[in-house]
Amino acid sequence: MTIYDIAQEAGVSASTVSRVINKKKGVNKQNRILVEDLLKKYNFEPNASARGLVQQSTKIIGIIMSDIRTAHHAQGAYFMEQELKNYGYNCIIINSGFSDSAREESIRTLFSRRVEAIVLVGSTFQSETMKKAISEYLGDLPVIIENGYIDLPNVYGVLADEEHGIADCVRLLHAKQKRHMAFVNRGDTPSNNLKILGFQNALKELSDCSTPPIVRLNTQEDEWDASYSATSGLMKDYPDTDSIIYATDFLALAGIQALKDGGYAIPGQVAVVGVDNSVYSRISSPRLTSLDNKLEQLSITCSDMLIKVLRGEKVPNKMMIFSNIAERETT
Amino acid sequence: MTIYDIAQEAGVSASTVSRVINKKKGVNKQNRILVEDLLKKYNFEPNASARGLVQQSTKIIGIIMSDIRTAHHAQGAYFMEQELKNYGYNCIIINSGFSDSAREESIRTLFSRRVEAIVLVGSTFQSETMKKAISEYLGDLPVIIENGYIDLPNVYGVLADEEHGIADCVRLLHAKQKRHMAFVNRGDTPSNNLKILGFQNALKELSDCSTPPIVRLNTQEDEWDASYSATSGLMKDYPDTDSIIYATDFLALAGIQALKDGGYAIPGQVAVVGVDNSVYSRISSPRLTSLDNKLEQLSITCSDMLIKVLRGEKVPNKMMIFSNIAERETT
DNA sequence: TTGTAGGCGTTATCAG
DNA sequence: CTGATAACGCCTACAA
Repeated sequence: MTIYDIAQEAGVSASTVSRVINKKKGVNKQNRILVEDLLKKYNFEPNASARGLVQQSTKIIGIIMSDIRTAHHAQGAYFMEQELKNYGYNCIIINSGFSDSAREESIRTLFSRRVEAIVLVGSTFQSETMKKAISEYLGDLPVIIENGYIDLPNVYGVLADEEHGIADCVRLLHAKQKRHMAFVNRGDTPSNNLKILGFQNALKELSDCSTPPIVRLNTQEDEWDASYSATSGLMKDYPDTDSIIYATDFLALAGIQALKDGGYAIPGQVAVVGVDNSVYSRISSPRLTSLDNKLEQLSITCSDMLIKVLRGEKVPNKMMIFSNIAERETT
Repeated sequence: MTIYDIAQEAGVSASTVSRVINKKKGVNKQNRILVEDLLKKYNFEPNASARGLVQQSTKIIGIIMSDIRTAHHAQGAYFMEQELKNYGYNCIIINSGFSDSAREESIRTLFSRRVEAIVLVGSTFQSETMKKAISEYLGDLPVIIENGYIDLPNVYGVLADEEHGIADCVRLLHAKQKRHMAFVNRGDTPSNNLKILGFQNALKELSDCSTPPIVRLNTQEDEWDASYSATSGLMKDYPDTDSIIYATDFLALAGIQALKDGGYAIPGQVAVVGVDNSVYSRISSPRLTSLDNKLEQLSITCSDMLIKVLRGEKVPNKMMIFSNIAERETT
């Protein structure tokens, strides 16, 4: 079924049908109603490919992330899609994993689809390879990075200030008289490295703290098990430890379990801080103090920026959302 | 950049370029190499809209779910996308929420995109409204429902056998000498109703059990809080209760917390069973016995079916994946 | 092996 | 207000 079929049955030309579909004026009432009735009768929907071809605009946005099963990636995709829908855009979502080649492939695929912008979700897209891929394959197509940034004119980044956020956590622990902190994280990502940096820098300012162990978990091992056993190991190797910051709430939950099983009082003997202010922080017992890195805010800001960019409005290439601490029972 | 631009620079016609792009034979080696070099030089990617138009095939699959932030929906989307990618398909994902109108709208949007199939994720799509929308708007476009089924020739459903799964849970509890069971769930979905049915039917066979309370939580209230307080209330109103089945692991986690806070021994005084065999069941303490409804298997089966349908192979309209119990420490 | 011509479904321009 | 007509970029007979 095409607009020609409708036109024929209505006894008008295809142009008239097109005008009715697009709600343009310059169609007499009789014809308009006649055509509208037929459109309804056949539940006609114009072919988006044809439209995209002639209008040079597909109204599609591409979203690439390593794995949508990760809660905050799903959240990013959700807000993106919800917002863009209001402007007539649909989203093609691709799970790229972490390999450079798969990511390049994804970018090419989306370019082939003639998407009007690409969103990269996660700090791991902040790499030289991606920079090269973007400038080579995408030209000046707008690219938005959630929690990352690449220095190119068509790339827009919204970052969580996790570095200073973690530094705040360190200061909080210090105020609670903790002097032997530790940091546990998993995966060599820009986001993690920033957290470690914030951790180390904040401690530099504090002269009365011990040199802290920084544990990086093996990404091969199960996340929960790794954090659990690393925490037990940590308490054995550094018995003075009186506080642990985990790079995510999930890791912290495993850590709390290990601490409870080891008979440590939380926060009396060992205080615990997580990151993400996720559902995990609420369901833990005791309830987990967590750095709220405003991931939801980040997603919303990204889609706002995207809309503006698509409209041709001027927006800054780089923005930062400040984190703050949601203090609960583990500190 | 179009195939004409490439053709011109290569001194050949557009058809030759098209042939090279599509790896068709009947192009002399010289020209093929010449064109391939230019394609690489410009990182040329053919316009998918134009291709879709002429070939009447967009290579796009539409996926509708209420909310991708729900872990098992994200999982469904993930496996779908991963598998379909291998066959050159991309996925447009739409979060429809639960309203009928939004779901109809999503279906129309995807039809307008001329997707080659639509996947509906979740039992809530199994409704009369959806049936009507599908036959009205989609004609004979293939529709796959994950954990649901609608009786139409072009609709394929893959179901989790949660009814018998829950019945098995009841029998497990009975074997553990539990005689006063309760069931807690949230939301009036086909999946939940099936679980309740399985619960009730299994108890009918068991003459020595008390008539069990079935608690349906208010969906307005926070999920965790609702389950927590409902569990406390349950133990107050039915002090005999010696076992509780929760419709999801998450609900069970909140329940376990309430039971622990209430001083009940698990599973000694009260046994607990969840559903989904999700990450929550592993991180709970004590570790949660959970009905594994094989959601991952379900997703994979759906995408397998989809691929076959797209290929024109014959597949059954309705399939069922059997659930089994992953027994841990709470029973 | 190659190129020309026509058409996929829609929109936009331009006469009438 | 209306209807030809020409794109949009690609593919595929068909002809050379």
